[in-house]
Amino acid sequence: MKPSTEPCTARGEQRRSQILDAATGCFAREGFHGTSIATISKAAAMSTGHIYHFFASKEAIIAALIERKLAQSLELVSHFENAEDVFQAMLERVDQGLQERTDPAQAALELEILAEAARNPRVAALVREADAIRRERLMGVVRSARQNRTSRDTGNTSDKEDDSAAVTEVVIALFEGLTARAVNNPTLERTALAQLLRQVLRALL
Amino acid sequence: MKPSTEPCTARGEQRRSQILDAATGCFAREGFHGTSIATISKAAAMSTGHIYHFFASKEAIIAALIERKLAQSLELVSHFENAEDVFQAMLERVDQGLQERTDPAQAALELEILAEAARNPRVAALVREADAIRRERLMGVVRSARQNRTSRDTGNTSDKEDDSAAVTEVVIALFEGLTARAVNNPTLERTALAQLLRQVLRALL
DNA sequence: ATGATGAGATTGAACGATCACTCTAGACTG
DNA sequence: CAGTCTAGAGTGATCGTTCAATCTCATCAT
Repeated sequence: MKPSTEPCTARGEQRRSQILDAATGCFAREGFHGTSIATISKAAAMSTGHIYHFFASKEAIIAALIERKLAQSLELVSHFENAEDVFQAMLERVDQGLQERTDPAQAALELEILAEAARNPRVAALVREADAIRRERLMGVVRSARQNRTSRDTGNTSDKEDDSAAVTEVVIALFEGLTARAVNNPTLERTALAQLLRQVLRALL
Repeated sequence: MKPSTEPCTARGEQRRSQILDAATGCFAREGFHGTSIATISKAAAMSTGHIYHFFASKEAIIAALIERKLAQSLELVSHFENAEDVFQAMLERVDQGLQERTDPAQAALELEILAEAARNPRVAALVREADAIRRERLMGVVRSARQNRTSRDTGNTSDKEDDSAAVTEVVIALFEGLTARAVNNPTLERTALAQLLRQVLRALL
């Protein structure tokens, strides 16, 4: 049932967050299909039946969790959009991005979401809609970074065809690939990698 | 018909392949945990019980399938190792690599394996061992490509510290990231992307 | 040639466990 | 006391796995 009254919403929203927080850990540890409602309810310190007062189904929990995570991922883009020197801001975020993407729990959840999106049309629609927005805005960031860079060097900002879309794709692919690397290579040398990532950004932008 | 000298091994190996082939499609479509033995048995055109004569458990099927896929992925490295002009060979494989990595079924299975590796220690051990080998050999390829490139331009092959390990990581991350991009962005512009990927390789090597 | 034989190939019903989900009844609050 | 929150046993379905029964067919004695 949908809680529609006002006081219900406040407490309800807190309970929803409580469930999503618990589910995040469970899903990262055991996957969407490996995690039972009983496991989530135990982690959230409530009964199985109670969970169904806030989410219609297990898939609704997964969808809400994914939506929350996707919304958070847009904050990074906002940070770049609001930065004074966009290019410099991107260079400075490399370390943090590398750290986050190679965190085992975050990497596991990210891969779980992608794997689910690859086979579940509803999840696919979610992540693709969010990606389209993020991609569009990130392309704007890339374009502005490049304009700043080229105008600083040559004073010429407009030339030939614009491959900013492809550059954006490559940058995203590079960082999303780090998630895969974290799983495949736990001995990853982060310092040297971060340095090289910045070098690639300088070459691309 | 097959000679009866070793009917057990020959026929058994064929049946194993038959099961693995069927399972590959099922797993890509519904995931490891979303696929039942009944589904696999139907796809492989045999009974559920019969499958257990060739694999001890469902996890054994998953492990065998992953091992087979990992072994196949080493063929690409061999191709580079045997190439006359390593750098040129890498450039020429960009298109095929992009095509393979953005194939929906292959991408789904790849992500499924990574997600499973992120939470299942046995699968993690499999993929990490394979990755260590592939990484080591690919680093040799990268090093030889770079030596050829620098010696061709300047005649100087040895200088400063070697970041070939980091370059190898970045190259792998870039292509593994394409798998994620294929899921996130079905409208991916492959032509422009391939061109830019080659440009990145030229900058890195 | 042929029927008997038996070992491996193959089946699918059966089983216990576990799952997502429901429902009824008790606890709490204002 | 009225209405909401909460609990946890119950339900039917499905899962991985097992196993006893059946089928297939190369081999060999006749």
